[in-house]
Amino acid sequence: MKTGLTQKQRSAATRRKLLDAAALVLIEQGYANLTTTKVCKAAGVSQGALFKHYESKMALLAALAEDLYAGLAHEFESLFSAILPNQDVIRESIRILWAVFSSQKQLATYDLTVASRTDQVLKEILDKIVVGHRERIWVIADKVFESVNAGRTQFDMLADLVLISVQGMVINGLAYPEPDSIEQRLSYLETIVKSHLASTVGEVTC
Amino acid sequence: MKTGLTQKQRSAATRRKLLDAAALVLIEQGYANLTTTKVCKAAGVSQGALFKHYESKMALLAALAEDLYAGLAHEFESLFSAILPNQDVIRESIRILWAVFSSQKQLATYDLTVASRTDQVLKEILDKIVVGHRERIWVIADKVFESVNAGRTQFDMLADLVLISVQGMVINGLAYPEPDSIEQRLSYLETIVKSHLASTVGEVTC
DNA sequence: AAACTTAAAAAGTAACTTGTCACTTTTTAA
DNA sequence: TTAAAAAGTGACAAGTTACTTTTTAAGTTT
Repeated sequence: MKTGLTQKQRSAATRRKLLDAAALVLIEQGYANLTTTKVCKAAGVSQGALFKHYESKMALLAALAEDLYAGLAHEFESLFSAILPNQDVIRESIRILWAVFSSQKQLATYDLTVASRTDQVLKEILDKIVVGHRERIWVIADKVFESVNAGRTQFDMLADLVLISVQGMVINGLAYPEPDSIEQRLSYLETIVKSHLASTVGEVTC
Repeated sequence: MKTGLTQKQRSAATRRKLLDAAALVLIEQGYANLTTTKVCKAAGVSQGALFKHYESKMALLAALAEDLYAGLAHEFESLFSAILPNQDVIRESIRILWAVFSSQKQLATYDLTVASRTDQVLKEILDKIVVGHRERIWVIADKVFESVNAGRTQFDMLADLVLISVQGMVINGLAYPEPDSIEQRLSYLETIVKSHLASTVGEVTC
C-alpha cells in the first residue's frame, strides 16, 4: 500500500499518532495504566514501530510531556490574547487560569508530576520541561499585566498566590469536588487581588 | 515455631505489618509501583497471607487510605493542640498546615487522589474517607480559631484560601521546587489573612 | 490430647509487562 | 531499474502482575 509520503513525513505522522494516543491513554486511564501496548493499539501502530521511534517507554513519556506542556502554553497564549481591552483583566485572567489548570491536559500532567516524586528519571525529564514552561507562561502574564503591574514585587506575590491557589483548587477538587465552591473561591481570589493591588496602586479599573 | 499469641493477635499483627509495608512502598515507590508482591516482601509475609486478610489489592488500598488519613488527622490534632496561648495562632496554624500537607504521608495520599481521577472504584473509596477526614479537620480548626473567628463567612473563606494555597504550594513544589519561596509564600499568606481579618468584613467596591 | 479451626507459607497460574528480532513493505538514489 | 536505506510488522522472550490452590503450622475446643 503506497502512501505517497516521504520517509520524513511517514515518520512524523507515526510519531504524532503515537503522541496523540499516549496523551489519550494518559488522560483516560492515568499514569499507572499507561502501557506501551495500549498506546500502540490506540495509535493503530505496531509495537515495533513505537520502539523504533522511542528507544524506551520513558523516552515516549518525555516526548509526551513536552507535547502536553507545549499545548498548554499555546492554550494560555490564545486565551490571554483574546481578552478584550474593555474587559476586567484581573477577573478574566483568574478565570483563564482556572480553565487551563483544570483542563484534561493539565490534569494529565499532574499524573506525571506526582509519578515523578518517586521516579528520579522522570523527575529530571520534567524539571527541564517545566522550567521552560514557567518562563513562557510568565512572559505571557507579564505582557497582559503590564497595565496593572505597578509594584513589581507586590504583583509577583499576588500572581503567585493566585497561581498556587488555583492549582490547590484543582487537586482539592480531585479529592473532594464541590462545584459550587469554585465560583465562590474564584470571586474571593479576585477581590483579594484587587484590594491588595488597590492599596499600592490606588485604583483598579473594573 | 510457636509465637505465644492468640489468633486475633496474630491476625492483627500481620495486618499491621501489611499496612505499614504498603504505606512504605507507596511513599517510597509511588502508586504506579505499588504491587502486592512488593508489599508482601516489605512486610515479610507471604502472598497468600495478604489475600487472606484483604480480598483484593483494592481492598488493601482502601485500608491503607483509611490508615493514612487517620494518621494525618492525628498529626493535625497533636500539632494544633501544642500551640501555646502566647503564640501567634494564625502564624502557627499556617506553618502547621504546611508541615502536614508537605509530609510524606500526605504526599502519599496525593498519589491515591491523582490515581482516583481515572479509577472509579478507588474514587468511591476515597470519597467516603475524605469526607470524614474533612469534617475532623474542621472540628480541630474551629476549636483553634474560636478566638480569632469574627465574621463566620469571612473566616471560612480565608481558611479555605489558606488551605488550597498550601496544597497548591505542595504540588507546585513537586513539579518545580523553589525552597526559598516557601517561607516567602507562607509569610505573605499570613499578612493577607491578618489584614483581611482586621478590616472586619472587607467590602471591596467595584 | 485428639479433633477442629484459623493463619501463613509455598508453589502455582493465566494474563499482561517492556523490549527484541527476523522479516516485509515502502521510499530513496545511483 | 535496482540496490540500499528507512519504516513498519507481529510473534516472541523474559519477567511481573494479581490472585489461587495446596500444604503446613499454630492456636482453640472439648
